Amino acid sequence: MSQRRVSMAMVAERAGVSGQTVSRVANDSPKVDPATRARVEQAMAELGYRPNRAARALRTGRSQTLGLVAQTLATVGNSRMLQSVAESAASRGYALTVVTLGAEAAIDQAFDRLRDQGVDGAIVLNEATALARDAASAGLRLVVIDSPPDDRFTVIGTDHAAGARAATVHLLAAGHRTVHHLAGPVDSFAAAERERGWREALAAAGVAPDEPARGDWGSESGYRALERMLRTVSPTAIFAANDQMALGALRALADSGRRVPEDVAVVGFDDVADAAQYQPPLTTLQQDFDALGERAVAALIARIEQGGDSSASPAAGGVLIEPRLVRRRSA
Amino acid sequence: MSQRRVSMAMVAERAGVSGQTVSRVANDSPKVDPATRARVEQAMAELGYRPNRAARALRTGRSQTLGLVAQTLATVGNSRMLQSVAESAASRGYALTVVTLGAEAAIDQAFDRLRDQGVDGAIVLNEATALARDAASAGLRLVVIDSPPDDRFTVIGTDHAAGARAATVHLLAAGHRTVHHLAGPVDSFAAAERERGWREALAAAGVAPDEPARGDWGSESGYRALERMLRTVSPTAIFAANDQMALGALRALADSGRRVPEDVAVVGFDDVADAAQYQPPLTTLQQDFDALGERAVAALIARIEQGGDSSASPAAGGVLIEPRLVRRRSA
DNA sequence: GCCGGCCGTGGTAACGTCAACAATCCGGAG
DNA sequence: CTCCGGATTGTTGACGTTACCACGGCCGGC
Repeated sequence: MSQRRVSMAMVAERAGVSGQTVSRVANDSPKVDPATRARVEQAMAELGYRPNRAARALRTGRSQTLGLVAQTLATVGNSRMLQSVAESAASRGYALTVVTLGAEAAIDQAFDRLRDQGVDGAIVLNEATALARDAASAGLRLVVIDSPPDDRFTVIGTDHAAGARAATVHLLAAGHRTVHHLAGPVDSFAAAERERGWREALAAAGVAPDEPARGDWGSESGYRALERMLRTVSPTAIFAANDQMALGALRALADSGRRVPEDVAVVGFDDVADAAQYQPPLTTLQQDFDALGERAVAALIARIEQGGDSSASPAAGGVLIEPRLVRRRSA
Repeated sequence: MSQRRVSMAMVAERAGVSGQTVSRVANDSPKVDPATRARVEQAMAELGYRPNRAARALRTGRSQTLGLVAQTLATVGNSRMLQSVAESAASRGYALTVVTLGAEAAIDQAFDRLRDQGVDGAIVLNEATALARDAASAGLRLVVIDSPPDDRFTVIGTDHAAGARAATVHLLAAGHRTVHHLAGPVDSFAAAERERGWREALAAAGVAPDEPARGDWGSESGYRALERMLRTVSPTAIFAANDQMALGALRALADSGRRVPEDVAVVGFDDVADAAQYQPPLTTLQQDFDALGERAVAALIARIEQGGDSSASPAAGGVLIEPRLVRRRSA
């Protein structure tokens, strides 16, 4: 097996052409004679040539690498987004490097790191919106998932409000007088949108909403929030801001002796893989993570390859994808 | 704001030294006068200098980048590993690029891609063990998580068998005559180890195991596997190979009118975030993903920085981390 | 007081690639 | 027959960094 890495020069020598011609073949430039191209390609294959990305990046200033920034990757939604982003990027010939915001102090470092690594652009997952602003003005090409619109970057996301309206309408249509909301954390854009959709649907039906109980997305917070809610009211329909909180809610309802859906109907949001195995199986809103990732990558690459400065066509390609109501037993 | 990227030459000029000295400061070589160093550092700060990774990689042959290979990242275990690996790598100054094996055909391409991107080494998550062999012999420095020992790469993992024994012993100690197993897929090393531990514990207690029911890790497969099991036997104690299958099992038991833990005790494996909100809260084995990721990164970097050929100290640093039994209501 | 050696520093080249330009070859037009 | 233009191919740097070697100055030892 060959000891050293194969460079263009070696391929060139073997094929009896200049390095430049090898370069042209590697980047399939049209200006190469078919016969020559064939010879070069054979030499590449024989030697097992692989272009050196570092050299290419140095020369062109493009690393063919995308960054993904997230507070954490260990949540259901983020990891599914990541999966989809990774595949989309790979299929377009881009590498993907991930940066998490672990410690709070590291937040401003995150984008620095990204730039050091020479990514051509980055995708930011929801919760980091605030700093995306700084980064964008610092000249990094960005696509942000689930963010309020901002002309410094492209925004892609789920239409959370529409989903929340669908959930609420579904419950009202089933005959419930009102719908109680188990909301997500206040600093989350997605949570705010879902809450807004719920309020809008209630308003449209002419009913005044109770103040929502609030959790932090985690299932345990859902349990506790519902416990609190049950101390003051006796809901017949609950719209939880995500499936995990809904799971906690289901347990709290069971603990209080209520049956779902006979006594209380529950709708979640996300359609996590396990939602169909909850007790009872959870009616929920399915987000199309694959489409989101695909769109985000496409938008980012378009922005990169269109070249130009990042302020050229700022919010181009922003899209909201509507979630789909999946009916199961819980409502 | 400065238009172009700041290079060493600019810093050198501003500090009145040669580029070489700037390089020494950037890599904090000891051979530089404190006063000079201070001047250079100030110049760096004023100009906002950031070393160019591509150039460095080209020159040194090291990219300060690690790869992570996984079949998918959208599972609970893998995403938690990823999170931990990402943070460990970042804290040691390495970037992390992820490669998923999406399509089957892409399997052999995955490692090629990794090498193209010039990673210094890679961490492989369990299910991809088979190809790790090829990659390792192809000269890539590897750490594999949850794999049978192999002298071509370092192996780090959870001691699945020990966890399974603990679960089984726990159930036997509670007075159950035998323990039924809800096993994972046959091609998974972790699943095989968990099954082995279960068999060993039963053997030690002198009871002959029933053939395990088998699922694919998913909660729905757990539901169906348990349904099948209930057609032939009436278990009093079940050890499920992971929490998600346990979730499906809980629902199947509820559907069949059995109470947990009164009629049937259930133990899972993983301690996913939601396990405490299952009905009833699930007794399970907690894997220390953070420790795994940390160790894996440490082992890989050690191997990289020790330099030398990859066959030098092959299986160095392999570690098994024992999971911890978390007792909740289900058993 | 001379010499060997260490310390801090600078100069030069090279890593592998690609952009710009120069060179060559061909056929066909004038 | 010469000249022109298009199509292919080659030559020459440069991207930003670091490895290697060389240089001047200072120290202590003889």
